[in-house]
Amino acid sequence: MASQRGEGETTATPLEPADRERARAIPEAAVARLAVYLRVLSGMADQGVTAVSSEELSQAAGVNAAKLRKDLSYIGSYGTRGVGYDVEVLVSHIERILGLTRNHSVAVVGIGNLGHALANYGGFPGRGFPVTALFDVDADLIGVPVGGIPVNHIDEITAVCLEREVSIGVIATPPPAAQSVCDRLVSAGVQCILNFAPVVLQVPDNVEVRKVDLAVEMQILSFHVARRADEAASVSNGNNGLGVDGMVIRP
Amino acid sequence: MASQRGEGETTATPLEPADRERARAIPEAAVARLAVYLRVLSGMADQGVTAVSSEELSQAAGVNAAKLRKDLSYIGSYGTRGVGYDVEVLVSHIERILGLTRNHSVAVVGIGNLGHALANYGGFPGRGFPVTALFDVDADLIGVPVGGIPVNHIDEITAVCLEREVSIGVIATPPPAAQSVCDRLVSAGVQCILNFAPVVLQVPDNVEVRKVDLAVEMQILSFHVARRADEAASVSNGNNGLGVDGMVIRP
DNA sequence: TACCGCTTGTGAACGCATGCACAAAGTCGG
DNA sequence: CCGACTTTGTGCATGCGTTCACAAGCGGTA
Repeated sequence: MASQRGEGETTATPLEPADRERARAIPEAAVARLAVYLRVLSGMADQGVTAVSSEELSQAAGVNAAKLRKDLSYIGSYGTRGVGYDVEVLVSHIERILGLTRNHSVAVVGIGNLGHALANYGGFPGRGFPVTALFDVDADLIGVPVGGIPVNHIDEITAVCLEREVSIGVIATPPPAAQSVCDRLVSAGVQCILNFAPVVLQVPDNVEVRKVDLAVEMQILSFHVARRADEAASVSNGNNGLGVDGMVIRP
Repeated sequence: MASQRGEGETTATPLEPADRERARAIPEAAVARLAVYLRVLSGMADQGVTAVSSEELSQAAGVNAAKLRKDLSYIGSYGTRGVGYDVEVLVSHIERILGLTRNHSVAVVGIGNLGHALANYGGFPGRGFPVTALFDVDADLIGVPVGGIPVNHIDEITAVCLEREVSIGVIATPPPAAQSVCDRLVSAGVQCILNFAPVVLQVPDNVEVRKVDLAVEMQILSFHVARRADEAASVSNGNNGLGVDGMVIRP
């Protein structure tokens, strides 16, 4: 964690003061997109592409070119006017800003269907996120290796997380257990949590939580289905434009 | 809860014209929160709570009260001043706006670790989203039931999706297959896609895509770890404000 | 019925993110 | 060495979403 930032070993590449200032100012939405750019750029690098323009990159990333340039400007000016960006340079700068020069060890709690899937990803997509600890309450699972790592009992969270310097905790438990697991992770010094349980977690201010909520995603899609169906209906309806109360619908 | 969801038939409960207008105007961010409110409210209903104030509900949902009221105002005025909201009433109105009065059948493509986990959720969290079709390319999987549903070959997507009236497609394939699978889903008439593959999908305008990107989530967390570490560094740099072991320093 | 206290609903101010448009800065050909 | 062309980086305007603050409305009480 933030604790032993001795210069010794797994030292994160320190940011220059100027970059530090910048990192503080990057909008959350831009950070998410930077991660996407990084993936696209990595793919390009693998295919031997060495240079790219904002236009090309933005298309591949599914955003518009102006936004992409602005996002990149948050991390500094590493392009060449009239030419574009050097893929390798961009990759390394984005990695640095995202803190990917350091390994973040991950603990997965709750080895059910989803937990299994996560553990088997084996070092999360994109690498740099080795899964180093698994936890569950089920006695039948304790000691069984999943994705190469033996499952520990949930009571050992604190000790194991501290020992293995876990920096990211992933909660894949049933909803009722989520808050309690979260509390234990926090008291083990974990400051970043990825929550798959459909529960609103209460955490101290210094802990960052991101949630992945399948039910919510599905319901958002459902909303769009419904909206579309209604639009279609009102069109095919001939849209006489008034309901029971005679309210007019469209300008 | 919306126990009798189908109301007898597959017919979606039609929105009143006034609601239709409203639905069009609800900000995307608010839709996502409405889904959260719905879950919290359902939990309350199960515990016998019948009324709730914006203050209580907002705390349970992890937002501030003003935002909650504004979100609810997008769907109409169903509260009672001086009292609060009737839980049941709110639940049914949110369900209606989100289109949950209709069942949305779901197809999962790619029955790997994640696909297995999704299929086994068996009718997605929160119900109303029955998984009715599974697809993969692996010959060993075809015909094998997962979560009660036999896996079909991916070439049958079009036929099966049309037949089972799939309205939501979930892509859980390896990245290289995602775009092709997406195209097939679209040509089978699926208009909503939930994408777990770390790929930017290209779709026509009339198709809605939501993506769940684990790598991006992890990298956003990584960014925050890094930012924090740097802040801590710059602080302990200027003034020695650091205890023994990584206790966080907060203003 | 009239008053009081509480909670909703919303107009208005604010702040952040997106999109535009262009000057700055570089390459390339002659 | 110069001029034409290309692409970046960014100031500014626009629009959306969040927050604030308060009037309107309702139940309870005398």
